[in-house]
Amino acid sequence: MSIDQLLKEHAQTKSLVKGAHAFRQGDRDESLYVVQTGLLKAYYILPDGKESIKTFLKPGSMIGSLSANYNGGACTFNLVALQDARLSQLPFTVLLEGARKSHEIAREVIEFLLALYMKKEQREYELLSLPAAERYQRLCAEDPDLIEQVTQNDIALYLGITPVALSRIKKRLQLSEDGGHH
Amino acid sequence: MSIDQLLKEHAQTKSLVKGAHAFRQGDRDESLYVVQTGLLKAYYILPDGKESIKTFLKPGSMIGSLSANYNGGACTFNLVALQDARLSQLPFTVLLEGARKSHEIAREVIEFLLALYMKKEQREYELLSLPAAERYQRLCAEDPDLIEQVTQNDIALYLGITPVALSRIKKRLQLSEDGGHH
DNA sequence: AATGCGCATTAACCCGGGTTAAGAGGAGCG
DNA sequence: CGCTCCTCTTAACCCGGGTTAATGCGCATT
Repeated sequence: MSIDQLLKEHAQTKSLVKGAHAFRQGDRDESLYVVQTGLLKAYYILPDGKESIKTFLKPGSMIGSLSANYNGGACTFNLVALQDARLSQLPFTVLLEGARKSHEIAREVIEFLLALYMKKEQREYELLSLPAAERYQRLCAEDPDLIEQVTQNDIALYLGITPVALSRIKKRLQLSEDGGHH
Repeated sequence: MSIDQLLKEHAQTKSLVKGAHAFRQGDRDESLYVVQTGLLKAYYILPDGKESIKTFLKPGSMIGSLSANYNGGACTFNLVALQDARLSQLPFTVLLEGARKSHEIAREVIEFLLALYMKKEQREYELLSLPAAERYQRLCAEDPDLIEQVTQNDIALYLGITPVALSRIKKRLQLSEDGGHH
């Protein structure tokens, strides 16, 4: 028994048109989503009304508000489609029950959480130690498609800066490229 | 079978005097540590030689370099005692084997990873959205003892700023306190 | 008492990013 | 065609934090 099988047997399909939300901050959506097609972003609305982007999601990504489950709270972020998207939706209860019954699923869940944690740790490291310009360059290097598909506004919010600042950074980078080679 | 029992049966005790390291960046230490007594910090040395503090550890905390295990890599950070400390050391292999055999342990591991992930997510949120002054105030509110026991230098490195900046922030805060009440 | 060391404070200067606002280029639509 | 909306760019100004360096202070050592 694996997570894939669980999905095949118990997941519902959820289709979203561009701009539609899967769930919003404050909702009590207790499901795991797996992206089949499309592109989405998970984002916070901060107390001061500003937006901060947690992550982008491409086909194959899984997401769900863990805190909505772990301690019975509400979703802490929003999930919206940047392009038409199709998701598989699986109640967390089904997943956790699966983990109780199957070692394989438990192992997969542990694996998944480990990977998730390490990605977050990597991001924390970058936020603490790298200037915005370098964070941008790394993002470009590691996921060039994303830069194409997402507005500069959203890239900036993901990097933790404003679109204006990102525009300046891009200019500086291309200047030092042009002037740099001798 | 629980993690506590595993520890009782298989863990070794490791004692550290103030300033001694449990492991260092680059080591291949594949153990889980549980703090019994003392105070420790986990920190990175950045490429430019600067230090960045990942977390402080008080009795009851667990830690270990997940990436040293998850993908057979080396430790990505250092663990050092800020005060004399006593740790329980358990090989990860024992823990993972335990999780394979016991649902209870698997559940505890999942629980632990979930909690770990949510703490990181919280920190990411704060790094992205809060100014340094507010991050400091939150830290003071949520863990006042820590502020007492740790040098201002380390507090600053944990907050992602320099000790100089933290000193300025403290001054500003106490000014706005004194001037603030009317 | 004198020396040295680590830690905290303060000041002066610089720079990156935030803020606001203006303008430029496309894309869609009447 | 002109209009609007959206995205990106650029400029001007401000401010927080980094950097460096000087100073002060407690504490340990001798």
